[in-house]
Parts: sequence; structure tokens; C-alpha cells
Amino acid sequence: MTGQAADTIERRSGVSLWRQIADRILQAIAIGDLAENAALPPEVALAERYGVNRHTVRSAISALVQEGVLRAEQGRGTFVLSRKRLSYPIGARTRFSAGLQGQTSERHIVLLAFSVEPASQRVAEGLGLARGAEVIRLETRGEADGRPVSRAAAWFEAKRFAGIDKAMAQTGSITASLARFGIDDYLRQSTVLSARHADAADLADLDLQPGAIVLVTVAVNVTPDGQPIQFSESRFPAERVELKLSAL
Amino acid sequence: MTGQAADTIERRSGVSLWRQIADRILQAIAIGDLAENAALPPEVALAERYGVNRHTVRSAISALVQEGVLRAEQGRGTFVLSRKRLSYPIGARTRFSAGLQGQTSERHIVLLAFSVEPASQRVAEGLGLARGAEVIRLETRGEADGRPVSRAAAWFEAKRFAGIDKAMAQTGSITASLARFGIDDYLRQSTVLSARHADAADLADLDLQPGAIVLVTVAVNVTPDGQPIQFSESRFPAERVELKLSAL
DNA sequence: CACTATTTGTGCGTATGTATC
DNA sequence: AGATACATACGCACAAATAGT
Repeated sequence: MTGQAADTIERRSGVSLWRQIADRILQAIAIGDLAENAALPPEVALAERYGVNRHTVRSAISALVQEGVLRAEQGRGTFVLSRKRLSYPIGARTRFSAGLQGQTSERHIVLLAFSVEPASQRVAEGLGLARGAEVIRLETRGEADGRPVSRAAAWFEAKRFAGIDKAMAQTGSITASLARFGIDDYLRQSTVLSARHADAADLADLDLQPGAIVLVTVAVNVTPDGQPIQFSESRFPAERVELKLSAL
Repeated sequence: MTGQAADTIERRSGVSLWRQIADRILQAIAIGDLAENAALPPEVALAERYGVNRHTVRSAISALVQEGVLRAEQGRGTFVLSRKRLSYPIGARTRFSAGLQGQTSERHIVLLAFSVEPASQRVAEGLGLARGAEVIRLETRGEADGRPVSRAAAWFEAKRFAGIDKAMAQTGSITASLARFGIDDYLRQSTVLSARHADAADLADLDLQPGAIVLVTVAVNVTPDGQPIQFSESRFPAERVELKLSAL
């Protein structure tokens, strides 16, 4: 971000100063004046350059952080985010590791937590169980090249899949764990997709900045003969992942 | 939002004042103390209640607007947004009107604009044309019960579908328009899904507030024998729509 | 390890602009 | 026209995190 005179910031032009400054920064990124991961000048420097108060610069930066363009780190600076996204396939046979093969040099699933609990309304419905039936919940995080790319909770009928947590911890794979219970194949029966802002838990789990967006999928997996075995809710950081729908 | 003393807002507790106030408001909504579409007290009143500056209240409200919980309208007030979502089906035979049947009493597509232009890289690839080949672009908005639920751009080969804009204007249906060109059936070949914050155009087209999220699908439709006929990019307001994936 | 400089984060007070009723 | 309520902008002060010295 070199010269670019302050004189193009116009007061009482109908466009707020902070929006004009935000647009200037976007332009600088588009031109290549600000490269990916490059640091912006400090807020005070920008304020001086544009002849505005530091708060006004902060409003501009804040908007771009919300838009997923910048990342501000207290004590360090403000940086331009990279924009490449992994393409995560969703289809009849959605599998984490296989799906990302070729796009990353490394990927794996970490088991974060597990618990046995009574099924909530939606979990019971998804699995075709009575409400309150015992289910096992596995919390996992998917990572690719060291970066978190998904955060999922999966529920299984406790009676049928007792010990799946240990299998998961050992194998690091849902597919392999289910195989231990005689499930050689399973299919995606339904997927509902939505998006929202990341909440506090998402921010921590996925290493995101406040204001980041997560794609949320709620899915049911079934055996080839239609028996529900897994209910899951997955969250993907929208800035790092896109979903590619294939034959479902 | 009745009583709830200010004394639960704690200074130097490690949590910023604005975040504590935002959480209080979320709690009030969860409890039902603030109903859907209810107006919040004015900023100055909240500031006084919590014993903070008005700016601090504004930070809290601003965060909740970003999170899609509130909607601030200059000169009128700040309101709680409703949370019900339409479920938009995506599958092999994705059709706008048929998909929303049963969920809304009324839905239709409005043709906003059309143009003939040279195909961009991705459009050419999607349609299997040479880059720069002439294509027709249709801009449409989907509405259900008077609310915008989608905004789409669709591209067709100009040579083959000359006049599709008029068909679209008359019929208000892509399916019906394609039928005039001898396309009785078509299938969804590929769909890539992502999410981002709404840009200025989205805000205007979909009647959203700054900070709103849009789900974006990029899709190619083909004839049953695999010939690409339509490339499209659709945007759905995430606060009003979820996508339900069905057999693709 | 303490100290300092740098940089972003939080909060207050004030003034003025703009949209709505 | 006047009152109300949100939006923008400035200036000041201090807190918190980081990176060096």
C-alpha cells in the first residue's frame, strides 16, 4: 500500500468516511498493492494518511474483518486474509479423508470429546429412536494441512455402538469405526444446509475471528437398506471451505 | 424487556461491557422477555439502565446486528428479527416454485434484467463454450409471500436460446421458458456451495441489513443426455432460507 | 526477567447528521 | 416543524497483547 493521496476521501459526499476508507483498502487488495497475508499500516498511520480520526479507520477495518477480508490481531497488527478454499464433496458417500484427497497433503480427524446422553428431539427423530433414548455423542475436528476445516458432532445409538468412541480414538475415522460394528457401507440419507455467524465455541474450535461465517450441515447417514445409524451436525468455516454437491 | 438490574454488568471482569450487554439482550430474547419483532428500548435508555455510555450499548447492538439477531433502523428503532426459515430443496430436478410449494401461500420469480455478453471464463467452462462466446444473462429474484428469498443470475448460449428473456418475462418460469426451446426436462449436473457476507448489491436486492449472510450456489443444468444448457449463480439470504439437499 | 515500544481493544464525552414519526 | 432515535465522527485515556531490548 504505497501512496494514494488522502484527497479522494470526501466528506459529506453521501458516503460515510469509514465506508470510503474500507473501499480504498479493498481496492488496494484488488490491485495487488496489498498482498495476501500482508500487514496493513497501523491504525494511527492510516488515520493520518486519510485525515480522519482513528475510530473512523477502525470502523472501516471492522467492516472488512466482518466481511472476512482482514484479520486484526491485538498487539500485532491487521492482515489481509487469503482467499483460497478447499472444496469439500458432499454426496451419497460423503467421507472426510477421501473427499479432500488431492487438495491437501495431509488431513485427519481428531476426537475432541465424547459422552453418553439422552437423545434430544431432533436426534431421536433423525435416528428413529424414542426421545430420551441413550445415544453416544462424538465431537470431532477435521484438520487439513494443520488448519481446522470442520467441527462436527455425531450421534449414534448407544446400545448398538457401545465403544465407538474408543474405535474412533484409535482409527481416527468414522468409516473405520463403523466397520468394527459390521457397517461396511453407509449412505447419506438427508442433508440440510444453512449458514450463520460463528458463535464463541466455533471461534475457538475452528480458530476464527469474531464475525466469521460457518456453513452448517445437519445430516443423517443410513445403511444401504435404509436403517439410520448416524445423526450429525457439522460446521465448516466458510472462509476456508466450499461444499461441492455430487450425486446424492 | 422488563426489569433486570444493571448490577450484573461487571467492570474489569475479563469480559468487555459491550459483550456482557449483548449477552443480556440475547438472554432476554431466549427467555421471551423480548419477542420476535419487538422493539428494543432506545440506546440512551439502555445506556442508562446498564450504567454505560451510549457507544458501549451501540457496540453491543452492532454485534447482534452482525450476528443476524437484531435489525436497527435509523429513526425508528432496533428490532428483534424472526428466525423461521424456508427450506429450499436442491436436487437433480431443482425447480423454484415446485420446491417451495406447501411452505408458502405464494411464490414467483421476477425478471430484473437481461443482457447479451461475452462469456467469462467460468461461464464458458460451465456451458462448454469458447471463452468470449455470446451468452444471454438473466437476472432474477425469487419471492415468497412478498419476501425476497433468492437472487440469481443465469447464463444461456445466445445462439441457441435467443429470445429466452421474453419467454421468461411472459412465463415467469425458467422451466417454462426452456420448454419453448424444446427442453422438456433438465437436470442439475453440479452445484458448488459457499457462504459469505452480503455485498451492497445483495443488500438492496434481497432487502437485507449490512452484515447479513448469503448462501451462494453455483450450478450447471444439463439436458438428460448431458448437454449443458444453463449456468447459474444464486444467492439466498441465510436468515430466511436453508437448503435441503435431496437426491441429486 | 523486567522493561519498553508498538499496536489493537475498550470506553467515555461531545457534537452533528439523517431518517422517521 | 418539532421530537425522537439511530449514524457518523472527533478527541482523549487507558487496557491488553505482542515483540523486542
